[in-house]
Amino acid sequence: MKKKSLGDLGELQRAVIEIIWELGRANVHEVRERLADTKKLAYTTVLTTLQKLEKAGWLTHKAEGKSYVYLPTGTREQAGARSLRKFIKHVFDGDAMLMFQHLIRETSLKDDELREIREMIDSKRKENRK
Amino acid sequence: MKKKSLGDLGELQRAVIEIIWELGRANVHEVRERLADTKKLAYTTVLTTLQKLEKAGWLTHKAEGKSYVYLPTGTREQAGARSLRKFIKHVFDGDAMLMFQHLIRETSLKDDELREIREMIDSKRKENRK
DNA sequence: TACAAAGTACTACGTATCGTAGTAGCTGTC
DNA sequence: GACAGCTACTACGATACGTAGTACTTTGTA
Repeated sequence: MKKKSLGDLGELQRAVIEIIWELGRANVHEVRERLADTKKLAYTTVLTTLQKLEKAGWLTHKAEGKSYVYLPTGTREQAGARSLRKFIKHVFDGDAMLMFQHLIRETSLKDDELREIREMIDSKRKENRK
Repeated sequence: MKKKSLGDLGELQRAVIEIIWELGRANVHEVRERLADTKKLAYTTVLTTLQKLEKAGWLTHKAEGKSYVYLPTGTREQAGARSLRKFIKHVFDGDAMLMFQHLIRETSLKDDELREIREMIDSKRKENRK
């Protein structure tokens, strides 16, 4: 079962996985409370969502006390990276350079940010060389 | 009606819009022929797909001769940029710098590519300054 | 020990969208 | 006036999402 990328998740599912990543671990109630700011959902709605995310491979659960605690199967970083790869593949035809061009041209980055990116590049180059 | 981003389109719809971008303009037959390499589809299937894309804002048509010619409403570039913005927003929480980090760290770019990016950055900085 | 509370599993339903395509209707040509 | 080529409209199965109810299980407590 191929894993979807982050952007493919629905609104609620994305919100929920984000909460899990943020908290590191959470049970249904905790997730539900976090969501409560924006929407009041039935306990079972949140549960079902967690279960769907688990089925889709984003989460696991383990028993703890009398209920389940849900844990992410990967880090937010990893998910981001996976999404990024898929995104580049589909939108930029696999060409990362093309993406850089776009990024640099079209995002309005400040000078110090640009400098920072330059530094990232330099250290990457150094690393490549050794 | 908010426009979807490229990555949200289904397989066929994406293939079709790509063809339209590539050709600049095309009627049903031309699209159908292009697709024929991979899948043989009914004429009406292709037509319907075009119509759906039009309804979603990706295409327009105009009468030409006795049939319609479909034209993209925007460039592939624009669509890419829009997708990119949305992607950054959702996956990297709007933080383009974060995205750069990922990109640089996780895509295996060769030294000359890195150098090229550096140059893009430099010229962007220069441009910013004036 | 038997019940109540809490929690989970299973099922369902409305809505939306995809891919796929058939059929009906219009228009121009021989 | 019949036929060929096109488009418009409609449909249908599959899938996924959000949402939630109901049924079943477990466990603490009276």
